Amino acid sequence: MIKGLSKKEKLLQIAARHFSKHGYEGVSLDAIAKEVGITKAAIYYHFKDKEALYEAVLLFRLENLIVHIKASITAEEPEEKLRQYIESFGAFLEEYPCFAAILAHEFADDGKHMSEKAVQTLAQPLGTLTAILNEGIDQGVFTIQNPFAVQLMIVSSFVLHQTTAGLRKRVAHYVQEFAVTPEPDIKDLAKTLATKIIKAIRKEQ
Amino acid sequence: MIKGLSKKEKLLQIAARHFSKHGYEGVSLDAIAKEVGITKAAIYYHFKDKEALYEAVLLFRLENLIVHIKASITAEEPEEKLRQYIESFGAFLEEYPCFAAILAHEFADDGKHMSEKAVQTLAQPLGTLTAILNEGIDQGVFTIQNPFAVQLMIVSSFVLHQTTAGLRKRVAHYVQEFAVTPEPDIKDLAKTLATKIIKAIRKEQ
DNA sequence: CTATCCTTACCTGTCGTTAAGTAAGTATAT
DNA sequence: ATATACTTACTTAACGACAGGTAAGGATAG
Repeated sequence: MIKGLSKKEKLLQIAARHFSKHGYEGVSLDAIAKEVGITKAAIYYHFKDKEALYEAVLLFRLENLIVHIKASITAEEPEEKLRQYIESFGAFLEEYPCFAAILAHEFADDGKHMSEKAVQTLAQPLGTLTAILNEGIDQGVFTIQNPFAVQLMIVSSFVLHQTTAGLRKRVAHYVQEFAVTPEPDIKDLAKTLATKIIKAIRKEQ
Repeated sequence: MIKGLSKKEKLLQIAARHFSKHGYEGVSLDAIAKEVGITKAAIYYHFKDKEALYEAVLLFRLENLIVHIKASITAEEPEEKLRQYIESFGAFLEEYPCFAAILAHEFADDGKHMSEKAVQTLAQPLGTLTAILNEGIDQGVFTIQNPFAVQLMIVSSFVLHQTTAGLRKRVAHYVQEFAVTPEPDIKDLAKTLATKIIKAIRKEQ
């Protein structure tokens, strides 16, 4: 406890990085243990099995996310709420890039490794977004045929932006037009996304 | 050759499904071979190794995609071109849902398993989209600070829509508002996406 | 006879998981 | 104060299952 982190906290942190880089199935407990500086069996002292370790990593960040988003939404009008939601979501993923990659892997295989509790926890921030969109529709400031498509645009853009930096760089090498445009950081992206999405769904009087 | 598919074609098709469900690392050649009805060693007769099999699967669909998109874009004006691009991209992913999932996995781990040639091939349809956006900007019909964000919205929304059907259903169980809205199929999504994105980037006179 | 297309049998390495053991620390009883 | 009992936080060593990969040989068709 004199050091900043206990072994268990260090384990969780390093595990998060491994899961983010290789996905659930691609991660080896040997590799994690080696980096933490313990043996693989020691992981089984702290967690029941690989699944339990993974769930701890996932739930930890998901719960952080809920708190972070709730604290960021202070406005009254749906339009401003939506802007705050988008920007706080972006800021969170910037702070924890590992979490974005874990979500990306989870989305890619349809939540295969998510426990029911993890799904339930993920549902909370998504529910908040849905509520904002519905509120806007009810108040007549948004027109959305399909709130779900709007959600997908927001969440998927952020998550994949955070994970595909290297790939985009490789692709850019073969696309002349790409090279001209500078890569936006996630805060620029959040601003652009918020502006574009609000413009797209705003009901004109 | 009397049957519709040669063993090699069947192998490619089943491999595609396996890679789409489990990602590169999660796939076992034994499992693929078993389903094809051959032994694992037979795979090594057709392909040098696991990587080569994977690349064949990926390149095959990527080349399909290029042809499909090129054939779909017939309009002259950037706005209509963009609509055609979005809708043909959506239609292609609907026809080959495995491909969407493979892309999703590849995006999640930053193209780790993509060869240089695969990256180059992926660059083509993305280049087409970039060109459409740039053309619109040049002609003064689009205002986009950041074409890249628009690309990300289109591609990521489609890909993750195709892969996360099961997860969305599970999440919906915990979000009351979700249940009300019916799930759009990908063609609805493509239409919504095209309309919203064009509205978002259209320059008003 | 020969090339194509496969099978059998096997190797090596790594995976998640477990059993068993241990050094160090804490709590309690005397 | 000290012996005893128990917990915490690991290690060592091994398990069976399965991974990707290969060498050698057999079947089949032209």
